[in-house]
Amino acid sequence: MPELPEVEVVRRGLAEHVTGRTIKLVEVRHPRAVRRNLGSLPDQLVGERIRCVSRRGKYLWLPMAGDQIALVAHLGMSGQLLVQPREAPDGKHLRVRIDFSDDGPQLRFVDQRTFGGMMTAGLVPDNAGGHVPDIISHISRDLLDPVFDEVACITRLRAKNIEIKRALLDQSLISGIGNIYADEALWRAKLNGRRSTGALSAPKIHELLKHAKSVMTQALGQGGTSFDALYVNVNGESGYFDRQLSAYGQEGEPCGHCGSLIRREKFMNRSSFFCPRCQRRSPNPRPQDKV
DNA sequence: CATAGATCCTGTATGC
DNA sequence: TGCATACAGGATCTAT
Repeated sequence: MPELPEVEVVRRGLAEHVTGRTIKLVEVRHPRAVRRNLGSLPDQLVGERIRCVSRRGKYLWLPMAGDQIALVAHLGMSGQLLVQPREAPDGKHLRVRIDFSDDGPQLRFVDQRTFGGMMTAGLVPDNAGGHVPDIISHISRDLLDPVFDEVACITRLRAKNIEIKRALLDQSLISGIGNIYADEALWRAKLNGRRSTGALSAPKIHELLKHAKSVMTQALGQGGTSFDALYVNVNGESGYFDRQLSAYGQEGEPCGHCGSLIRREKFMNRSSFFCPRCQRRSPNPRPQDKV
């Protein structure tokens, strides 16, 4: 499942392969792959030159020269952005094909479960002298963004009364974190995801965010996390971080901190993995609290 | 407004 | 072997 590290791996690959190229043809093969788009994707993009490749959280976008519009992409559950030779066969799940005027390798959006999509958007100024697509201006900056404002983020979190895992997954509060890294960060911080944000101290949230950032940085160093061929970089290669997960997917395995068996629980229509001893729903008793 | 829950989708795995 | 069901989950929409 592509989360921040996986999307960043894709961004780097795209930056290397599509920057500076001019779009010659856009072929939409599946209507669901293009959403929230005003007008036709090909009409808006043909003839435009890609200036660079940007990312915020799990969103990618390609600003076109002039910084007026961008091609925005979200990989969803199973989306892939692949750079492939023109003669490579069309796969079953090919959704969008982009051809360039240099007749070099194509950019292909491939998506089995069609939770991902592409769209064009207008670029508007952000709060740091750059630009951001208007349709994702509600997405918060992510933990690897140099302009991420941690103090403001912690204040916002503590002003709410929602479960901390739900907050980690809310892209308008902090972006880039999905189910896997949420569980890993909570495990490292020894926090139960159902604890309420309003009841957590600022230092504790700071510690949690620090773990979230470090686990994603480590995953990025490994090329991301993939359990199967559904998440791959632009060359179709998988990452290796799945070999180092401590909580996610580890039901029945001993906790790396205390040896208790990792438990799985339903949460928000998905699974949460946590240590029942290290990550108690009520705060862990401190030594002076013992009788 | 704030929060909680349902929904979209399809390939793979599991159970009877 | 075959059929049914569970599961994966990001973002968005709807309900309370």
